[in-house]
Amino acid sequence: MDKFEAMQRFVLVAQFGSFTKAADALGLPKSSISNAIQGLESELGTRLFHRSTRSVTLTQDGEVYLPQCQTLLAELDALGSQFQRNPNDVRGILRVDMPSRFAATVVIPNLADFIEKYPNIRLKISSADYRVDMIKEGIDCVIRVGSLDDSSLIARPLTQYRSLNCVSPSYIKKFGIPQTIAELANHKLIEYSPSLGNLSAQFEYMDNGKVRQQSMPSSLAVNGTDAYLEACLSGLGIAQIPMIGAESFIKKGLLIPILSEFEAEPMPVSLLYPSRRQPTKRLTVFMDWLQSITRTT
Amino acid sequence: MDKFEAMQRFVLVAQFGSFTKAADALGLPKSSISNAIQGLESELGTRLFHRSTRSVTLTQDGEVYLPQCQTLLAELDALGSQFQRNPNDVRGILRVDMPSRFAATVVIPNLADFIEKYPNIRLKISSADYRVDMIKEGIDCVIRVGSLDDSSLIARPLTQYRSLNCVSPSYIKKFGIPQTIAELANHKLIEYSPSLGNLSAQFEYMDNGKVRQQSMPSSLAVNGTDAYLEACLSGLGIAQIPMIGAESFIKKGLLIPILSEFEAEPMPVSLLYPSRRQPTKRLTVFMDWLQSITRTT
DNA sequence: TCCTTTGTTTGTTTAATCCGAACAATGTTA
DNA sequence: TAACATTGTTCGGATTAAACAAACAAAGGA
Repeated sequence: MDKFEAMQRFVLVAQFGSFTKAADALGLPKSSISNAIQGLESELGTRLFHRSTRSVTLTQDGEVYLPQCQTLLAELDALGSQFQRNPNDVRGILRVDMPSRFAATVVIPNLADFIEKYPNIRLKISSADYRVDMIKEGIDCVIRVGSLDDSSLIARPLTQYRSLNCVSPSYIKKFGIPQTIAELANHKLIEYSPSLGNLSAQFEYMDNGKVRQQSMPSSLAVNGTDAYLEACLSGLGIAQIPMIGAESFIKKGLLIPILSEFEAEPMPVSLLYPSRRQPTKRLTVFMDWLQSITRTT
Repeated sequence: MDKFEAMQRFVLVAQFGSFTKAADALGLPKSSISNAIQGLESELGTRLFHRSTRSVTLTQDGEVYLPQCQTLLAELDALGSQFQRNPNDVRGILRVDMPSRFAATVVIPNLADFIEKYPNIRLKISSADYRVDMIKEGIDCVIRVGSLDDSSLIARPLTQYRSLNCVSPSYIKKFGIPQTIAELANHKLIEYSPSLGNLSAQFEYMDNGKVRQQSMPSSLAVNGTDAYLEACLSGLGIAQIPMIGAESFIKKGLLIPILSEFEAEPMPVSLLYPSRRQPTKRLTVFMDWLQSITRTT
């Protein structure tokens, strides 16, 4: 039994939770899958799946074995691809997760270059946007905006997002335009916090390179970028919106930048990938390309 | 072609520097080896060996690929052996390097237990004693006496060697027995230094838990344990010899311990193994067993 | 220059995998 | 409760790939 293929099949079965679906995905008869798993199990001397005809779940050992298999397979993949020096040789599926707006404004417009240079890479861009389990989902790298906390990943800084303080025309009609930080006490902030636990609303701004925060009134807190933007458009308060998301609205006059001398600290945009000994060749060329296009814009 | 097997063959050919020898070692025809290597090469898209009928050497790429293969295979091995819960299931070859004296006095006398409990482990003890390249030689773990410096390895403290200050009867006849540190100025030290670079001879001793060194005359420096012992037996000076090596001679009256209140700092005995994500099951049980026997003695 | 050794090639044998279909087991539904 | 549909396993025939042995070619040593 080919161990490598057996492991691959095991991972697939675990992901699908079904022998039949894994067999279909590989275009093999169910028996091949069944034999492969049995081969693995007898070799390991333990059972990997609880199989009851209606559901296939991992045993305790299987649960341990799955991620190990995945990292080993990924490493093998990386080893096999490292000598592909001709761009045409670089092939395989590359799964990347990034904020949808980043994809639409930065990546997609420049993508023609990349797929021309590496025609045999099949790129799959998803925008689950939130913490996805990279190993479990088989994601090769993710792009994240804001500060980082997941330490099991290697981070590369890509670029920064300037944030603008924005309000809608309807807001100005009601409350006017604040000109100083002091005046913010008479205004409303739309609060953005990924985790809704924070207590007081803070207006963040840079003062000679230092980050400062000013407490101010707020009647709304949201935890999604879309809701944040929409709330600002509806005149519910001041929002500190990344330029990349705001500029089209500013052009149309739907948002008005204010307090331009008190911009918030730029948000870092980072590229994260699992800390393996070696990343795949296709991953390294993609990350290098990403850095090249973010450097120039 | 089974990738793992191909890699294994590649490693073997690289180690032997010969297709024929690798084939013999595996009991396979040369053609199988040849095909496996060719398969690997075509898959990687690069050449792994410079083959001229008289000699087989790694190409630059092969040089890169070899250690990667070795670690990957070791990891695969570890994955495959992790569920072997019954001692009888733990099998495979285990290569250990340790000082010959340690093997003879500590390990071998207790080994019966171990091979009875794990009858399917084939233990290979070598005493190359000096820095061997563990990965290259395929050594699973090594035992070393003294301070450590190789940082790529994980170290486990095992035990400590008490050192005794010894001289031979013939030495006593000539020089007498020193009773204080001060008197050492009128005596001779046999200098032991693994690297013969040190300048002045130092008598090392513990003073209320602190390590102190006393310069003293010396007319001989050696860098091997056997030579060190032999020099002391011949009455050439004072030697600070690990108890384990000295006690048989002391019993026979060939060595006399002196200055027993000024023993040198005990030398740590450590167990070193490569830092892989997971050690093999057989390695973990062996290391655990080693710790258990050194704790009790 | 001849000879021995070594890696590659070739054709044949052998073993393993693949495949489709029949089978058994289990959760669902009528 | 019983018939049904779906899923994992088993089995025999077809196919493919690896193992093997021998012949071949190339390169260093005598």
